Amino acid sequence: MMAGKEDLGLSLSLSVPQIKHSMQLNLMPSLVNVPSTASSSLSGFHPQKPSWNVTFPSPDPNSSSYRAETRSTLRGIDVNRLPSTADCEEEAGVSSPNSTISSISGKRSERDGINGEEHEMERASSRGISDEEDGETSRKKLRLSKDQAAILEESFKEHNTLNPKQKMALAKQLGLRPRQVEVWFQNRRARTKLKQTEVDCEFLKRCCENLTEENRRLQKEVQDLRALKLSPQFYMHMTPPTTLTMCPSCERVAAPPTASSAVDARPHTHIGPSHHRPVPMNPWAPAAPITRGPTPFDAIRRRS
DNA sequence: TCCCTTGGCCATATTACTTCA
DNA sequence: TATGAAGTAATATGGCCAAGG
Repeated sequence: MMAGKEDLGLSLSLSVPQIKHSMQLNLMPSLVNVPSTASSSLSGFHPQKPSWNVTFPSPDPNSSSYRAETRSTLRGIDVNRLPSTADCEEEAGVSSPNSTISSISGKRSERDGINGEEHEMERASSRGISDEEDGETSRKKLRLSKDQAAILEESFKEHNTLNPKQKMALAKQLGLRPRQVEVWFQNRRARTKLKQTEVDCEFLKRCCENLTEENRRLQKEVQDLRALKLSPQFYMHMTPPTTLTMCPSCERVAAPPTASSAVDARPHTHIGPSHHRPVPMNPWAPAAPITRGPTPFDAIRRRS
């Protein structure tokens, strides 16, 4: 196997300011900055400027990845041959057939202009094998060497996207085609995002569990308080509720002049048809959201 | 200035292949 | 030895953006 999850040694993090979670994860701003695209993950990566905080270590000589690579080399199949003549063209800054294919792949009309033969030749050349070696239409997968992977990882740590110059330089350094470097970075970003999504998912699952538990607890508390409220002795200690009125149009609470409550008692007038007659509010009514004056909860707090 | 085309890059999904348990 | 799972290089597709006509 190339590299297991352990081998990757992912150091993913969730980072949300103000949130300390028992998972010891730094939740990313994902919970705040939810991307608009449906396909985007919870992680809130910006489509163009993602925040990468995942680090992949260089391959460990003891890892399966390294072993696999070594085996592949020992078999005499060096998939990482130096670029051919055509590749040199590319390194000189000429867009490679491969790159061209890639670039226009999204442009249907242009794609249609490429004949299959050419395309297949290009594919064969991209594999670094001759036509004789190229059996049928199968595509041989190349394994990057340990050194190549390490260098790519290092480069990825510095910048998770490449500009054309960087791509060229890296390709030259690694003896790969720029297209391969480009693909590697694309896949690397995808892997990182996938891992980040998994971490986010796990975090949110825990958040959900915590909130469910909290909700259960609060509901129990409400039940207890309701039971208290119904007990007659409880009312003996209560002061009568203040009569409040609320403007339905702006939902501001207006207290009577005698009220000593903290609600806004400034003159409250509206001009125009949108202003309606203030509606008296019963602070004891369960549906009244804006009430102030002594509530059973205040009494409980005072006593405790 | 607006519109259209083109080219490049990217994300994402999928395929094809490799390796290991 | 066969096989399924996992990892990953490569491909396909479509969106976004900038440059240029």
